[in-house]
Amino acid sequence: MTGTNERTGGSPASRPRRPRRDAEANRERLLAAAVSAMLREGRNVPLAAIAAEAGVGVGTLYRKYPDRQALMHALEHRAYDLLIRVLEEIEELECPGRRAIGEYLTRCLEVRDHLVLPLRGAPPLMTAEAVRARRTINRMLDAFLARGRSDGTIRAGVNATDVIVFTTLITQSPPYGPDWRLPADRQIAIFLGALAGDGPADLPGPEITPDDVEDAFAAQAARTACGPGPSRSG
Amino acid sequence: MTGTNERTGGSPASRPRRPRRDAEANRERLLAAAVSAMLREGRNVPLAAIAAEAGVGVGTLYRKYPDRQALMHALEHRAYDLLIRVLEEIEELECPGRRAIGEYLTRCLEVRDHLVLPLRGAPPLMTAEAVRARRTINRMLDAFLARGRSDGTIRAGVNATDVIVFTTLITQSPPYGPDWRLPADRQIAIFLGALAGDGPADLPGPEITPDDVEDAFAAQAARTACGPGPSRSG
DNA sequence: CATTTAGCGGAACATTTCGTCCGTTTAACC
DNA sequence: GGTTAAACGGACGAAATGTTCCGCTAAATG
Repeated sequence: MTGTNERTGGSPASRPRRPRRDAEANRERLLAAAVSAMLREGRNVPLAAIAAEAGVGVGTLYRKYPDRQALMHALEHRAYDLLIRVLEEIEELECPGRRAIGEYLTRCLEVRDHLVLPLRGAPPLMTAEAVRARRTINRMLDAFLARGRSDGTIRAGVNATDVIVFTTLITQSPPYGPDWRLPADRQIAIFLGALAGDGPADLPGPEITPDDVEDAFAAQAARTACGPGPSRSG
Repeated sequence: MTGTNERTGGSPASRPRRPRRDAEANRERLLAAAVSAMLREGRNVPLAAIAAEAGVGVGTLYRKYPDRQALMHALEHRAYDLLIRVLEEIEELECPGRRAIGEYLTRCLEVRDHLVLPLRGAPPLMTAEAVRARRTINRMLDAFLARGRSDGTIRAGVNATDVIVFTTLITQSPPYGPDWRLPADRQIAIFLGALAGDGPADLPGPEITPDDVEDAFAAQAARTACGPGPSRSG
């Protein structure tokens, strides 16, 4: 997140007043309300409903997020921040590679509500900041995988992109409700089993690099950008 | 049969006319148009756009499918039919268990466009017919798994529900565009590796039965049914 | 406490989508 | 071919949603 600059520079002409304290709080409230309302009613819940749930007027919502897409983008940035924070916490655990990956998958599942909506509800964000965040995530996962190969807990051939794809699978998959947790946990166990196992080690195709992924994202963004219509959730 | 011509049943009062040939064709056209339009523009593409793409008037659409939900339900039924047909084809192959599962996953991915939208875009259909279809799918997959355990290509502990969940993961996951195919194929390979491998065989929790799944579905349906608002895509 | 103004709320307006209704078309039947 | 009614198309009013605008509130400042 761009940590709103403290007391912007300091233009001498009209001394800038410090931003109101409730303004920033409202921004948080709106994001939280957006998540909760969208999870409950679906992605296309009216923006007015989100504003109401946040306890603010529509005007306030529109001032902070000019349209629905801006709101989603804010959520996406937030999601990246969250993922990176999770990865940093796991790094401090200094645990074996496979265990680290397992932790990551489990924790992603736990914060699933904050990932479902923003990530891949629409073409991903292509700002420099977003791209950088995705690369960071990829790099940190790669470090875990490398460690796992060293300590013998992870076989060769699986890379960070594979893990990320799997993460999106279990977090983005339809909400079976609270009962969804167990099925997902079993999928994670199966995946981890494959990481350790000595089953057929040759995965199809060349390994998929972060660059490949970004290319695909860009293509997707370009495609829907040109598209004629509303083009929201895919 | 007992003499007299076919001609549906035969209510003596008002002889029923045979349905017009273009009527049924239009129904197909509408479903195809719905899939293509929704894949292109998103789930909430206006119904008018679907009608236009099908080359019919809105009136025709609304007569056949009174509202959006009816249309989605028709697609869901179609999806089940498709899956069962795929399973029957694989059955005729009489191949080893693991190969059968692999075929299933691959073919599901190939017909993904016909599965993404109807399955789990909203709470699943709870009609007797839909429930029966889901059980059939589960049973047929279970047969493959049993065969796999017999012929030694699939380890114990993974059941049909696990496979179905994984199928929804790879088919429901966000559309990376045409490039999505390779990542998904790698996930399939990883999954199949886990099926064969002798990694940690103990998956968390008790196995999930079809009944468990139906219970969860029913709960989800009940939850969203009571919900106040629009409640479309989750 | 008075002043200032960023920020707020929500009515009002614009736009999109829904779903119906009815005159017209066209396939089935004789 | 002529008759019949099922099926069609698309204009239309209703409803929902998006977006703007401006008078008012209250937080910051001195």
